[in-house]
Amino acid sequence: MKLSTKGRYAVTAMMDLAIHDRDGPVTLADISNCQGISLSYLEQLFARLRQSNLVEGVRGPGGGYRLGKPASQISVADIVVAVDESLDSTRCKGNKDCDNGERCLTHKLWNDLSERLYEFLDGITLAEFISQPEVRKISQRQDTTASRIANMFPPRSKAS
Amino acid sequence: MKLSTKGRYAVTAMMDLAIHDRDGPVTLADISNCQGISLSYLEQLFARLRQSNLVEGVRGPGGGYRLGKPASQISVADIVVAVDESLDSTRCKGNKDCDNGERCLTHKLWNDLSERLYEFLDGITLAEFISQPEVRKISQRQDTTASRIANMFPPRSKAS
DNA sequence: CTAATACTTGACTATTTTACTTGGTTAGTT
DNA sequence: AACTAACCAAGTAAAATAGTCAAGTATTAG
Repeated sequence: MKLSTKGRYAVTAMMDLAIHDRDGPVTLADISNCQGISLSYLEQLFARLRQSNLVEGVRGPGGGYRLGKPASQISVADIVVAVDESLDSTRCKGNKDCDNGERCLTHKLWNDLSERLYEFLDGITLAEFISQPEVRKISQRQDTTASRIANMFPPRSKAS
Repeated sequence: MKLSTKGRYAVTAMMDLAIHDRDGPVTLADISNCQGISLSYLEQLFARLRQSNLVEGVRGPGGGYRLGKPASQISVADIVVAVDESLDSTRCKGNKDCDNGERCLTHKLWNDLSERLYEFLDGITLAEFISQPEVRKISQRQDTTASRIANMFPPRSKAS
């Protein structure tokens, strides 16, 4: 189990998706603007999230990303593992009895701790966040970031 | 809140100290040998742990490091924070209302999560680990790593 | 069909962090 | 005095992070 800014980016981006889930797909450009993360970096992160079936891409105009499954079935641990991918956790790589028992002991203790941490994060789903009153308030009003940006670039048919 | 191999090194090293607390100070050379971490890297980590009063150094022959306070008063969160030091957590650096409310929302949600994680790790102390039966067994027998290595370098007064 | 949109992929770069190295100094023990 | 082990201060190689650039492909509006 590892936790870095990379994981944080992924989690907050997924929160964004969850919040706007019913407004249709969210473009990475939106998230990039709103959260100040570079577009191409988000693309890399979302490539992994897609491989883990946490999101699905919708192509073509009006496309973007949406959640791959219900928010209640996506845990924070899922997201972190998807982008960080390194949960080796000093599993005594190869040598099971590393240093006369002593070394493996601390490794075992760490593994226990790591497992508890995983279970903790696995118990927290995206659904928990979007059910908070402040979130409902924002996601219900029309003036979301997604729609605001959409209004900046109206369909050409009407503009020209 | 961040969690990397650096934090893992610090936590497992502190576990080692806690396990051998009653055998007197543990040298960094011991930990370096047992856990496969370079000596100087450990020195850097322990410099920080010392600044946070989590350990205290004992100089001279027979010296080493021991816990700075009872194991029951040292949490995993204490250790991670001491060595990782970066708990900025996107506190909307400067601009409190970053992007018309929208951006701050995900930041707030992340902060809530980060806080819950901190509290979780703060609730786990070193004392929990050394009270486990497997640990008691190892720390009670004479053949600990510390004593084994000590035997490799007996006091010169008797040797010569 | 055509063209715009927006995802997808891959390779490449700069920055930061990690982990380690080297070479010392200082305090305490024998 | 000699030895030990903590303490300190650069400096460095490797990896991860974060971002850029450029060329694709699928989809849909017109």
